[in-house]
Amino acid sequence: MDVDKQSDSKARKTSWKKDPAAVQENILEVATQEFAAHGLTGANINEIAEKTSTSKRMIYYYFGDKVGLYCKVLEGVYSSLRNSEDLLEVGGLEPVEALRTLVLATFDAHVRSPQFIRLVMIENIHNAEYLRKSEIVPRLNRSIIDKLIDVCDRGKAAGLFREGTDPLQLHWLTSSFSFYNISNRATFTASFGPSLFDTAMQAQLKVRATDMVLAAVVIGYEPTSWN
Amino acid sequence: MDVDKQSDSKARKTSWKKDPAAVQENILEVATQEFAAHGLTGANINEIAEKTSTSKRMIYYYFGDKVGLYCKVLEGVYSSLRNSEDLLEVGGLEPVEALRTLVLATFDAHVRSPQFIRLVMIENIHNAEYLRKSEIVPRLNRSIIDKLIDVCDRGKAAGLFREGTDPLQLHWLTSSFSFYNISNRATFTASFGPSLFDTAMQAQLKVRATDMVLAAVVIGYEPTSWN
DNA sequence: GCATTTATGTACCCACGGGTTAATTTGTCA
DNA sequence: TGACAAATTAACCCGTGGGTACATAAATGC
Repeated sequence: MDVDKQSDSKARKTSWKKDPAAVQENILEVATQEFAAHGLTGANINEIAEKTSTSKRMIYYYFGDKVGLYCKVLEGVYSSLRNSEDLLEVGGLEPVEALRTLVLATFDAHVRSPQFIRLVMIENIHNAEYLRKSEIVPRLNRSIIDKLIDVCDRGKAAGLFREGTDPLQLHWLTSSFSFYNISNRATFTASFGPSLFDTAMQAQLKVRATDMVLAAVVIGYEPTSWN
Repeated sequence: MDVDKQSDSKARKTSWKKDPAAVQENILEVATQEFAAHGLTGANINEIAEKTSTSKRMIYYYFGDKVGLYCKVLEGVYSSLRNSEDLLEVGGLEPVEALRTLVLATFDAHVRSPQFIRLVMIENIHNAEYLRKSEIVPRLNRSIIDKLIDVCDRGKAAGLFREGTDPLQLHWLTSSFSFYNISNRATFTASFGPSLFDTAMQAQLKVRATDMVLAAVVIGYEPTSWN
């Protein structure tokens, strides 16, 4: 009468492979999507679990709790953005073109990283309380700043850049329109229509914003894209 | 044996005034604080209720549900920002000074409206799905754009501004650094330190960013604040 | 001054979702 | 080869918090 215990109605999955790294990677990928889409409180652990190829229990096994998972997600997106910035090399360009390249690249990098943008927005809603706890993030953003410092030094040494030019201020400026362009697209469109966000207009905005930065920094620069 | 029903242990508050307008206003104020602080999902109706001078029941009585309350909060902050923008008058200034005044005022307005900023961030996280449903918001943001249109027209007519100058693009630019300056302060500080956000540096950033806009728009303008 | 509507307070419901318990399988190394 | 650790599964717990039911007091109007 009694059936084989291996195959009765209550049988659990009876065969599986150990692959901790892949499981963690899979969880992180799904979690990145979900946290970026819904925020820390908005994201749902059960839903995350369902979208992984593993179970909820494993999330807690590897990441402790929701916040632990969220922090790892945060570090993950910051790291991958760093990696993409590291690929950019402007040391061989003369200062004006080097700066132009950096600004254009920053604009493009933001366009390509909507998830990063959303997670940074979310983190700002939380007053960066989780980012501040991270040990790895503070040293991640060095690369872009170091490049700006180098370019500014060279520009000033060549008598091309104004003496007041400050690399961190330049980064603040460049980031602001690059970030805002993505982060506030929804509300901007709701208020003023979608005209600024079609392909042609985006190309023009990028060139004009870059030209504007150069006009501020470079002595005697003519921002021709505004004509 | 039976005690006076008015004063027994289960007596409810037995005397109160009807004041629907004040009650709604009070709820909206508290809700604005809470939604701005914690987001749509993060805010807690019970907590909102406790911080009002009324009860949770009244929130549902007047606003239906959590989303209904959130939408009214959203419309509220947009309206009050419009009102502050309407007060600004630059028609009497010559084009260059008028534009400078508008940009400086936009920067300052954002500094003074952190709650508005936070709610806009939150709304962008939700892809502006609630802002889009609003009937009143779309026509709210006209005032600042109308002023920019007028200034640009006058500047071009006087031969002072470049012909490509576009009011909406200018608003995008001006908003971007004004908004980012507040919205991303937490993560920017976590990444690069607090140096850009002390009083003196903020004053310099404001003047320099404004100067940069003018250098892009005004023919032959010298951005002296960058020296 | 009675009937009706509007406004308010109190107590409660219950689903959702973060987190846990316990058992079971897979791999490892003496 | 068998004990032990690491990885995984399924089932459950229970507080939190959005939302409701019900009673009742204040205004309104005839």
